[in-house]
Amino acid sequence: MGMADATTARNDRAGIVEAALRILDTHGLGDLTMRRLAAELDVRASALYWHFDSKQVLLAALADRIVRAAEVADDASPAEVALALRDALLAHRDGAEVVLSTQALALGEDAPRRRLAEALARTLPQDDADRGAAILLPFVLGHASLVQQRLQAAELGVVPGDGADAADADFRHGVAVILAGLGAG
Amino acid sequence: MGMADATTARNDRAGIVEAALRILDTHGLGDLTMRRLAAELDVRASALYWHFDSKQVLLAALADRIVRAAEVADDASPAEVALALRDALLAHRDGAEVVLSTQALALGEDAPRRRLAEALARTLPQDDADRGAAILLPFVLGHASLVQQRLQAAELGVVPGDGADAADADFRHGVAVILAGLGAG
DNA sequence: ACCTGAACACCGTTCAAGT
DNA sequence: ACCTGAACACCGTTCAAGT
Repeated sequence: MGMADATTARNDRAGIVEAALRILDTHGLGDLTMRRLAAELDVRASALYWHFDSKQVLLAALADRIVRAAEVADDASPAEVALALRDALLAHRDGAEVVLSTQALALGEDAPRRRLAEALARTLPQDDADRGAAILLPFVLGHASLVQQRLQAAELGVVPGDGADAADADFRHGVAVILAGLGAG
Repeated sequence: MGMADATTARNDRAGIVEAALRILDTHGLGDLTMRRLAAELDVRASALYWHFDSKQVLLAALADRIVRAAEVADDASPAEVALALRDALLAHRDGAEVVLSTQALALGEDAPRRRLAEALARTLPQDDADRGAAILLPFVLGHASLVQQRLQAAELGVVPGDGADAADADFRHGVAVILAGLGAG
């Protein structure tokens, strides 16, 4: 005992979140059901409720996982932090929607705002930095959300789909405009 | 014939959307199901599919309805347009989520961005105005979305809930910062 | 500690048929 | 033109019981 062998391998929260991320990437949020997730883990849906109180808290853990991947140097500029966060959201199908929809619920989830505020605080008074983060964060979430929806609509052929390059330039411009407005270098 | 009398009154798209809005306000997006909406109209769920191809297009029509209520003078400033749009989103429970999640799908739904661009174009070259609207819109949607989630989480007692006044000041500050960054008066 | 089995109260959607 | 009835293939969640 101690080490789990292959036949007694059981699930933990991290592993379940990882499986959820796989389903998100391959099939999207609409197909991320408790039953499907359970099947991915060779288990019944009811087993998941031993690990998570509800689907909502599972999704909050998933949002955590997505956002945590936004790695950034300790001395990163505000623009770099915003870019990294945006990239983390766009790295997974429906990533922005998952994070946006659990932002208020996810208890460990003030990290993105804090990282933005930290970066801003290096050139701005703490107060201005906090308010600046409160502008940057909704912009990043809103922008990523709209971009991702457009991509998806384009895949379905609903809409032209003028490419991700335009969206990237757009995003960088937005961050620059907000930083200029804040008087941050 | 011509006029419908009480006993033969049947539903049209506008009336269905109005009923959907009532359910949204009183019970929230989670309870806005086709069956419940049908019950509100004294009809079976399948009847709704004569009027709308799917729940998604019904929600797109609902988003349209919510956004259309953002009335604004023809010569309104960009800040006034942004405020009016924000107010329209917050006027209905889960309004921001409904609009954000159907923004790309809703076919008649470029109106908010166009109104923002128009207002900006009075003090900015058309090109800058268009790019400015592409910054303001995600900020408005993202901010309203986060505010509404926090309100809801506060109602459930999950989180302190520091009031809507702070959120309003926050929003106005954000709009001012973005406009300053754009060099718009 | 972690999972199964079975059930409860639902979903969105389709489609023949009614009026 | 607009709706019913019935069905199909699902949902999230609970809970006793197993190991």
